[in-house]
Amino acid sequence: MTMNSSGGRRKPPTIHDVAREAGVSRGTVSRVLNGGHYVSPAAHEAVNAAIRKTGYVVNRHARSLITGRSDSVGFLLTEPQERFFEDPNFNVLLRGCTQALAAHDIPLLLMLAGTEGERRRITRYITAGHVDGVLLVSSHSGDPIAEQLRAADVPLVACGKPIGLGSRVSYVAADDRDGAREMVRHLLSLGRRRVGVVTGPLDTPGGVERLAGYREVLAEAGMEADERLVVSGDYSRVSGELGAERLLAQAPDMDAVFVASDLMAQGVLTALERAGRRVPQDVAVGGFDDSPAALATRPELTTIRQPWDRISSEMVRVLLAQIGGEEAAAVILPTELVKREST
Amino acid sequence: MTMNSSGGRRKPPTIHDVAREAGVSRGTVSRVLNGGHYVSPAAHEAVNAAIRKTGYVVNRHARSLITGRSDSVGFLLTEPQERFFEDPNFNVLLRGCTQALAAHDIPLLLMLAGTEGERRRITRYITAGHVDGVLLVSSHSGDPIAEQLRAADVPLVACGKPIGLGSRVSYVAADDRDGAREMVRHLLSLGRRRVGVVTGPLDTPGGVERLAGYREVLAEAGMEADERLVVSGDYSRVSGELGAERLLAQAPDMDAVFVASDLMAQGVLTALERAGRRVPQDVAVGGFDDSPAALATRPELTTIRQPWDRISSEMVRVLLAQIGGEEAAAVILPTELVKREST
DNA sequence: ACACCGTGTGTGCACGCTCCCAATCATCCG
DNA sequence: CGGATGATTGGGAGCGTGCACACACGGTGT
Repeated sequence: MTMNSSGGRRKPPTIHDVAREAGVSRGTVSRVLNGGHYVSPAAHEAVNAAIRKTGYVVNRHARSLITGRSDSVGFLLTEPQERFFEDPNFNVLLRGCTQALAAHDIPLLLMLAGTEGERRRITRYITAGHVDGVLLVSSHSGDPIAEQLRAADVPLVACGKPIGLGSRVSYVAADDRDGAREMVRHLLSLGRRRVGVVTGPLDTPGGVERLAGYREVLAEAGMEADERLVVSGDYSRVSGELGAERLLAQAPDMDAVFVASDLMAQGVLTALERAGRRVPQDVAVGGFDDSPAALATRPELTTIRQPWDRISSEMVRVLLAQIGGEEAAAVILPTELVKREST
Repeated sequence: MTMNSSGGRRKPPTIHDVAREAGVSRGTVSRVLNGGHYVSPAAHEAVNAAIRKTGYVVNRHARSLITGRSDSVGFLLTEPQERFFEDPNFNVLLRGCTQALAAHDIPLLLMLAGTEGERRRITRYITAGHVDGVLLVSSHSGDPIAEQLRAADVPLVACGKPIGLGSRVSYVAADDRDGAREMVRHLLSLGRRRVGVVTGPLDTPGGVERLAGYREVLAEAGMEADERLVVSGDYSRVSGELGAERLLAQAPDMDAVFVASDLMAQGVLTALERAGRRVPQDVAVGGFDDSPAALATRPELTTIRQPWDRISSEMVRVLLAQIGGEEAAAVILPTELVKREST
């Protein structure tokens, strides 16, 4: 590991230097670098020794220039800023993706497409081939950028099922519907009979599917649908607060609420406390996500855990496969009920 | 904007295609791309038209190969994972940096150096020149990676004053000490006389400086130091909870606490509630950060706002200046007291 | 008339790498 | 033993760009 330790920045060693040091040709070094096929053990050894000695690191720009690949992927966020801040899931997802990519030595480029101008700039950047593929986080439907990328044949994996795009886009999602079903079944199993719901935005898959799961279970239990028990939020804390107030006004006899996100559930708890309802005695509250917020509430929140670690690793796996030429694919992962104090 | 709209991926246009289309040489196109000096208005116009017509986008790999720059920067996180999740400041910082860089058309590469192996891999990646500079988020002292990068002459800007590295490293920080002073003065102005503190880790600048500010103000007010009023946390919620319990045990007459982060303040509120102390009537609580957590608590938290948007834009500004050849610099930005319900 | 300047333009070269093809050599088959 | 096969190696070509240089041109000063 004799590095170039004298101060200052001098030119880094090239494949040429390694070849000279090892007494072989550039071609042989390149072959060692790319899998080592058709290289004699002796040459292989010599090249590796030379790499260690010179401290050589491949110049990715030169490589990309010839291969046409960039060996990097973009992590694209088209959400409005606020969600990015408030939603702890993004953190977990971002970290998971970064790590999964790091295992393949692929850097992650973070891209935020908030405004229209940024959207255009980023589309241009991506379609110019500066990244090999895109991990897309954009739950809202009709996202124009996804459509453009798909049209440009850019390998793409969405987090959550994209509504709106009829065409084949890969995605990885938790089983929202089944998670909702499990939570509502749990609430019913506690003897609750007037179960309300605060949904997510109904132009997001999470919003639609979790509501569907709620309705299914109630129907299966033979309970008739009561629209006074259904309100919509936007996943934000305050919208949970407002939603709970509306529910209490419309259906004062409510004895449980299924809230489609932990953050909204925080708001629901606030509103219930203000209204003098005890949780879980008077009203049981179930969240969704198992975000850190679920532990920050009092009482701690019963919730549905989404397997974010697996979601991120699957997103990366599917994306890399697609970059490698495979077809688009959909992956749906199971959720898990986490019982705490609020039910 | 006649793009290559037929499906499938074909070779993107090169500078050569643009030159042919515009009826000029590659050199002229290159000059237009890089500032447009020494180019006649007619040629300038023709080139721009040709760029629009062909949908040309510069190939950054080819450019990087010749210039030696990568036109990208790394955002390096050496914190252990947990902090990354829990601390909402990272989000704001990350977003701010990404946007500030986007204004210069510079992509941000997210790098997580949690384990020793990752640390080595990333150091290698960076020192190989794959990024032009690094935005470093690592409050703990004695971070070996910072030392290595500095030794390799990699442009570097830290978030928060790095302790430990004696050498000149650029950094941008909020005025921790002054913010702490302001909060403690505020608590004293409310008539509180037994003011406790839950510090951050004392190997971080935030931990040290905020404690120093606390001590200074108490000394200036002529109050004698009482070590029973001082405990340390690690910025996590639970450490705030434990810290408050210790304070209550050591100094039951405490009538105010300055907590060095909002997250820990959340824990402090939990512990105070459990102990039957009313906030702010019995004990006033002041946080630090003005993170979203400050609004999630009941009562809402009085806190010190750190100017994260300015911190991130300054970090980018200083880094780009340094990449451009300027000297290392330190920037300290003022904080602001945000009064809410907890004091 | 000459040299000189600054502006504007075209062209060869190099950046570091992968790919491809030809050359070499040992081995094997008929 | 001739030729075919396969493993291994070397080296040329070229990826798309910026840079250095040479050159053309019109105007200015001598």
